[in-house]
Amino acid sequence: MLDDRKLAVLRAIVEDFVSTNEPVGSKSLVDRHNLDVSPATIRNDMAVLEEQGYIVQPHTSAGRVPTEQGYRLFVDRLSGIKPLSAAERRAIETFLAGAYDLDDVVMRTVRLLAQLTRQVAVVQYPSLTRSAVRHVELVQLADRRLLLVLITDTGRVEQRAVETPGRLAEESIGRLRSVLNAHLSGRKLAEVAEVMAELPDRVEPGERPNAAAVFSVIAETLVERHDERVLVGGASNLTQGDFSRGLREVLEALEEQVVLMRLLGESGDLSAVTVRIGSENEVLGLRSASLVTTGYGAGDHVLARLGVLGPTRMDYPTAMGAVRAVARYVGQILAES
Amino acid sequence: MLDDRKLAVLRAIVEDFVSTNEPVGSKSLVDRHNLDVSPATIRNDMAVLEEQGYIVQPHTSAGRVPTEQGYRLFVDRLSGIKPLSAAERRAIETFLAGAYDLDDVVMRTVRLLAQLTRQVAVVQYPSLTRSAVRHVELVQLADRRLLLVLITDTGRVEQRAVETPGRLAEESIGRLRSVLNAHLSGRKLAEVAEVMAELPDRVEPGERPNAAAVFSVIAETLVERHDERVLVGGASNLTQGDFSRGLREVLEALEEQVVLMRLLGESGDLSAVTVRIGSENEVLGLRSASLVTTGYGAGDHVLARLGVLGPTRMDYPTAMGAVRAVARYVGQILAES
DNA sequence: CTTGGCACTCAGAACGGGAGAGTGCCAGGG
DNA sequence: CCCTGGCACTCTCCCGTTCTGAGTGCCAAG
Repeated sequence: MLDDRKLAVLRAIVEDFVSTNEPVGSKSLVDRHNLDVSPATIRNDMAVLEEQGYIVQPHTSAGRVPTEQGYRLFVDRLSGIKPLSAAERRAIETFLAGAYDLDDVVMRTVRLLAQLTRQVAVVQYPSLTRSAVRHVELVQLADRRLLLVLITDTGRVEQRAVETPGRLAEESIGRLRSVLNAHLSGRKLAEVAEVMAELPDRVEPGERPNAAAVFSVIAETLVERHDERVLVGGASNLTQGDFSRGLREVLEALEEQVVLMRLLGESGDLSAVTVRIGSENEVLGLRSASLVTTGYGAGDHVLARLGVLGPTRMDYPTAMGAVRAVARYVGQILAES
Repeated sequence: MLDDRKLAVLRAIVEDFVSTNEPVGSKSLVDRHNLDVSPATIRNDMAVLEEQGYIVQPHTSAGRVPTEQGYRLFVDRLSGIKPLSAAERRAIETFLAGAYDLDDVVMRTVRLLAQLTRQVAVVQYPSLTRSAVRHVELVQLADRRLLLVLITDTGRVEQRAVETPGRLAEESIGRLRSVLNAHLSGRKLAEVAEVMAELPDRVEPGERPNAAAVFSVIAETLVERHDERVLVGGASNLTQGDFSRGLREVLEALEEQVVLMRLLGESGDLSAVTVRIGSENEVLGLRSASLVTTGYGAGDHVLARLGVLGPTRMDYPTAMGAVRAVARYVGQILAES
């Protein structure tokens, strides 16, 4: 259907359009790439490519522009992932190495990705449910108010206030703390729910109402509430590019955690770099955007996703390279700490 | 110098320009406001106002537009703070009441302000230095790695990793924890530095190297590092308004914590609502923006600042009303918890 | 299948009037 | 002394026209 030269033409069109942002014509194509044929031949090829839906012309007598389908083919078959330069790798490494806690790692990662790709970067916080409880702490805030602090082995700290039905003595808080740590420490968060079912039996009957309040908050926080947050950075990069019109919509989408979570959740395979182009994103308002993502994690198991978001007219090979490289280094950092 | 009518004219010009975003002429002025004089009279007044620098015309034979100096006079002498409607007050109250921890309060506050004013909202996290230590927790992460968690009476939780020179036994961590809590609990963060000076004496000589590592991290985190963070929201509101050109600069500024801190730090009086107009902001890139801020805190003592950022052409009375109201309610919420 | 030639199309820039909003100034009236 | 109506003047903005150039599709020949 599409011989090699037609594919080469499509690749050239995508590359040129990405770099110039102008519809590309047959003449300039043969000039810039050394295709050893005449413009007329290219025109014939372009007619075929257009018929098949890979390119369109904005108006008669303008050059061609890739369609989403065109980009899709380009990403799937015509381009690889462009590795970063040695200098870039070193920059990533040193920049990430300076981080001193989990929050900082995530913040630095977002910055890094945004700068590297000159696009908007999105980084999901490492998932809670796959990590394990390291320690549970209870602190009295007021007579009937506790602060529950839960520390995981990925260094994440979750805090929630708990209202208890009755007053709490210092010793009973201590006992509760011991029970919680004895039974929860080291457990995967996914297992916490089952373990907790047995806990009420380990508490003295008189303290059960108060303990129950604490237990239910733990259950809520960790099991039901999957509110892993997403950090966004480099929004100013949106002003360069084709978003000039839909800008408001995009900015709104980026401020909604729920939308971001859904967006990141859509990408299927976690270990590979995946690309979603334009309307492949179900999220309204991001129909003219593309998303390049991959999973990252400490060692083998993937904890969360990160990626960049840009116009469909985007330098995919470079973006994919940056996303993959950053994900790897973040994984290393997390594994070490 | 400026009689009452001239001031009324200036006020009318500002109000009209804010609502229509078009230079306002003498005719439309007398139509919309019931000034009982003719357009010609207004023209004379406008000539004087222009001479004094309160208004300008974009080009000959266009209406007048307020200058920064004009806005300044308007804010200082011509307009009050517009109170919110009862419905808005109720909305604020119920929305903030649903928050369940400090992070959530701040997040909700940002959203609220952005929605209420249709501008960009900025909220500084409650300052550490004015609150007191509630509890210090140490958790072992690895042989020579500790997680230090510090909980304040404003419900804030700070965490930092600590590398210790030597291995730590479980009991010595316990002892260190006791010492820390015994001496730091209840102390204002501002006092912590002095208190800590005596601490090494309370630790057994053999444990001093490890303890010293912990102490220095505490000192760093709390005393030197005033990195109270600033949360930003409603960036999508920037697309409506006059920022169309400088948009990139503004977005960049909003992503820089340092810049935001400086910006918020500039406003003088903490208890009043203050307005900084255009180039009164020292921050580059925000020269065409105005900032309306006030302090907020639990009870009497002010903890931090919040406010909104918008174009100089901004509805100041409404913005000031919203900022003041939100600051009060947030203060209440913080005082209760 | 490729190529050069050629007529055709169309967006965007360049030009050139109006039209309209708004001004400044001036002379007359309270 | 201040206000007012009248009037000439100045611009920006809008609309239609023209022109240019890039790019195309088609065709006949190699």
